[in-house]
Amino acid sequence: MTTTISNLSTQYDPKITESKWQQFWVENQVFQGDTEHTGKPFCIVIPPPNVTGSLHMGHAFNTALIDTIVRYHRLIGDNTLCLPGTDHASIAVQTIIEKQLKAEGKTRYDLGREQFLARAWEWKKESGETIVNQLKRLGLSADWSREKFTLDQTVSNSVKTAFIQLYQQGLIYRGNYLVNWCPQSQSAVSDLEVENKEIEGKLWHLRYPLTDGSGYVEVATTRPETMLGDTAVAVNPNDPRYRDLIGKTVTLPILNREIPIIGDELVEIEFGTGCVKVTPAHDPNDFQMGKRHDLPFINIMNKDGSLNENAGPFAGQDRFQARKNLLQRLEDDGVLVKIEDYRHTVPYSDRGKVPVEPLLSTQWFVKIEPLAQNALTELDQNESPYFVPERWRKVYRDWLVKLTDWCVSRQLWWGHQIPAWYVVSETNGAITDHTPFIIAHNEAEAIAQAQGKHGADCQLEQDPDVLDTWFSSGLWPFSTLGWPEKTADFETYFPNTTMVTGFDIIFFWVARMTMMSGHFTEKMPFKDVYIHGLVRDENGKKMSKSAGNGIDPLLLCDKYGTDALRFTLIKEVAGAGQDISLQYDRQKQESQSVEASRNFANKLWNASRFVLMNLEGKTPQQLGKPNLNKLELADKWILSRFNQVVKQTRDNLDKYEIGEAAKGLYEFIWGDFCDWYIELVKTRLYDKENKSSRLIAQKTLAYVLEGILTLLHPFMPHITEEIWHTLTQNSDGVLGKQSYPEVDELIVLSDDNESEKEDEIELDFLEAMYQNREPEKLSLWKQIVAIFAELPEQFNYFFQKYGQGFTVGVSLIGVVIAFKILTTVLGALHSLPLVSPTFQLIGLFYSLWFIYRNIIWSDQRKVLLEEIGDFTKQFKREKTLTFDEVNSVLPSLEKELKSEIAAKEQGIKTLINPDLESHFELLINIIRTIRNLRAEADIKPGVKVSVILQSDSAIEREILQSGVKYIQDLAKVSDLIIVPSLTEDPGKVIAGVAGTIQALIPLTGVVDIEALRAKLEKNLGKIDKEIQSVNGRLNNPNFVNKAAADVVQKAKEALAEAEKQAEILRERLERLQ
RNA sequence: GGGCGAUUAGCUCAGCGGUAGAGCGCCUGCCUUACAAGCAGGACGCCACAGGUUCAAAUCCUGUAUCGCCCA
Repeated sequence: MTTTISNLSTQYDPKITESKWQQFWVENQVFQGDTEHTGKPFCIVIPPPNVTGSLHMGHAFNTALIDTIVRYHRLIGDNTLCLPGTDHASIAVQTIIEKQLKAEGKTRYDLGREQFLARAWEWKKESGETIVNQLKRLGLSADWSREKFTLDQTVSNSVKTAFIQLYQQGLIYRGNYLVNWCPQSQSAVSDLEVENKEIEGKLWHLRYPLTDGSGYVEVATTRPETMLGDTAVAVNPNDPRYRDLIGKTVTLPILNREIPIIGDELVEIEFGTGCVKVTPAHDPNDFQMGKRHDLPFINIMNKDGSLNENAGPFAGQDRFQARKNLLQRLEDDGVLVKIEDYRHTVPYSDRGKVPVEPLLSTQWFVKIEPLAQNALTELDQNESPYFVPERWRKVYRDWLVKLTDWCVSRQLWWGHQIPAWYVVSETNGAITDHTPFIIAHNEAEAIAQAQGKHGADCQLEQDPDVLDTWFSSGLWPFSTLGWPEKTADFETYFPNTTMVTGFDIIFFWVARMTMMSGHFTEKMPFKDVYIHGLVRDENGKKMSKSAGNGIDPLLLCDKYGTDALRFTLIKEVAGAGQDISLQYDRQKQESQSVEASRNFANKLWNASRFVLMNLEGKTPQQLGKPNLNKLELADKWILSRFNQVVKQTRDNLDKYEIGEAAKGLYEFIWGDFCDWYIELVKTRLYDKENKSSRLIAQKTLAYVLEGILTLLHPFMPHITEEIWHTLTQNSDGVLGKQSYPEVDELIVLSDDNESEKEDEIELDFLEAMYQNREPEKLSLWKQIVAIFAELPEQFNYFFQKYGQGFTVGVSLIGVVIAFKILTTVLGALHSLPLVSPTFQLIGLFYSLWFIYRNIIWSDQRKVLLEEIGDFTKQFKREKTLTFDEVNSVLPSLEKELKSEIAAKEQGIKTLINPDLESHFELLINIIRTIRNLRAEADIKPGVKVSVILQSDSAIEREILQSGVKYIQDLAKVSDLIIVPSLTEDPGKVIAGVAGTIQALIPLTGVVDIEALRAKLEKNLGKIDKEIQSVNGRLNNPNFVNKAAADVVQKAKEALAEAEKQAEILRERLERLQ
């Protein structure tokens, strides 16, 4: 899979590259999870897209974020699993299949359940593959061997188990309640599938006569047809206008039913007349009142939305038609007294796009209160899950508090059929509200149970309904890992590390998962929830199917590359949780912002080409790491910058600041690396004489480029993978499984021949440490603990506490005491051979290093305090740290130790050097100033000039001196003179200032001064003329008074602008004197 | 009605006490042997408004306005 330099074209072509690596990753299963991996477990289960869909921009955004996080964690050595899957989407699929049937003139009942499902499965097979392929097309580094579908055998088993357990624990019940009924799909829908739309409606005032003939009450309603189901009239008992009516009765017009007037505080005194009709079977508030006051529940509607026999003369009419007819009748009868315009919200079905009806029916419900309480406790006491950004925590909490019981049955066929079997033989062969039922894993079990209770020849029929799709979604973080079985996957990867999802589904999905997980596993399903916003279109509008303003992510992938699209989406996500907008030209199907990322990819491509061309065919490995003692100023600078970026990128990603990380890399790669370092290093590469300088430049280039590729890989996986293979000529591994750059790793890795021998002793020591640890699985941690177990109690206490979140005070005291003891003990151990009691030595060595590094020096103590702060914070979330987890951290601790030793030998502590960076910044500013002057004087790019730099400061002059070559190369300077003061008259010059440094370019012989002056004067003349002209207009009272205000304003602005330009030109002319 | 968020360059957005930033767009000059999908240079801002805190406010506080989202 490697390419040679000659194969690299001057323009990066993402098409071939991306499909090549996507195929390679999938075919070689490089991103498979491994429960035996020793790293810290890191698991993300992706939010399963619907099998109906094709990928939309929201998926692309979500996937880009997930994959960036996942790839980062894999690169830092975590035991990483990204588990993909799809959702069966009951209603959506059912609707599609029924539409197909309708076209054939059939209904689902003509086909029968079995054939209907067969058809649905067939359809899923095709469509599901589409979306999965599209996820692969985005470069998602998931473990495809673990892919799940919500109707898979294993997931179905989880669903069934969950249902049965909840039922047995009394948390699922079958009951007759109001549900949201969608007459279009003829199924109950959950609150979440209902969208409240504000509409311009009417408020109809109706007059109900008091039965005793003493007058009447006037009620106001937005839904007059429901009056046919009225069983009371209600007033607020605190309302003096109506208080006395409570207890009387009214006669319902048309049906002539006598109904009571009740008092209930739910009635809003301000609404309408303050007197409301009560229809318990058709309104949620009225339902509550009906329960409280023990009113009859009269259902007037059929499941298709037409009125039933209870509607008297309107029976059989559609709900909307019935409303019209009823209103006519009421008007004729003089019942209708007033019609007001009234703005109110009407619930619409998300799927059916028609108003939903609150309908009384028998459904299965999950009792929410105990589940929500569990999740609330976790949130309040353990801050679990932890929300990023934090403000969503409150939204999530509010939602948990007010959740009501959850209707989980759907009158559909596609989905998890409810595992309830009715003993229909007890109720004449039909399922009624009172038919006894058995909850069981399967039919055989149900029959066995039923026969015990109802006799051998009882007949069973399974509940035809399926479960709400969100029921299986609620189990997703653990059903995908094999729960309820205690599988290795479940043991290793549960709880998941992070859930990445949009804020729009915090409520119904995140809350369902935490409730279900808390109940079944006694753990929150994930440590963190990373909430992202929506992708808006070029006009800032929400993308939606109905608005037709979606932008096809795959189209942008084809046009600009997947990496470019991913990078664009991620770069935009600076304030996490905020919506992002995507620029897009619909006519041309072009996006400027994605184009910018494509250009960035191309920049990286060409910078890499440049590096490859100048390494003489050697790989970074063959070249070796740069020798730190031989670095030149520019090398030190880029390495300082590089290490800063490594630190920054890691910090950002650890805190989910993904957009910031992307922007930081963009600036470093394009700015520091391409615009400055590569330019600075060119003359050294072309100079065949100074081999040593050339070699160190090559090594530095190679090292930084490889580092850049790795740093950027989580964001732009394809192009970095491609270049990395060419650079390293590696044909086995993949970049995604290398290790992420670490700050100052170069101090250890550097090719430093001089100090190699001196390092030998320590290296032997470390070798022994590694060898002893690995094969015998002796954990260094245990060894340390073993040693400290023999030490005085304070110290022991410190380490015992370690795993539970210790306090800074305790740790400091503990370590200081240990330091005293250890320094004494060390004297005695001095002459012991290194190998035999290795484990004791390691422990001592480690603690000594820890003390040396963190406690002795006051500045280090400060850092330590901060680190401990972070550490405890982390522990707080993780609660306990097992030995295995500690073990997983050890390799990096050891690496750090190794680097400390090496650094000590070389006297180099860190490559990050802010002083050097600020000095370098000065050189960059001087180069910019000179370039600026050149442009001003119109000096052709190829022409070299003399430059005089003047500074009062000796330090500055020294810095300038150190960078003479850089200034000459990048500002095209022939002679550079650095002086403390200007003693001689330099003649005609053009001058500029950078900070406290003056830069002068003598113009004699370089440019035709007269020509330059003529040019400037000509420009000045033009400007002066314009000033005169505008001034003339502005001084004309007719113009000022009669012209439109904005025209006058524009003229004034133009004048100010022209005057400023004139001033600048005069200054320049003066400098030429 | 309640809650949350936004308001900074023409556009999309960073910055969140100490001299206003980036990308795109715009203007000028360059095919300089990595890259014209590029290089160099340039112009453009009462940081929504009004008060307050502070030596110092785009940044903190209090209001107001406009837009967006969620929940009633």
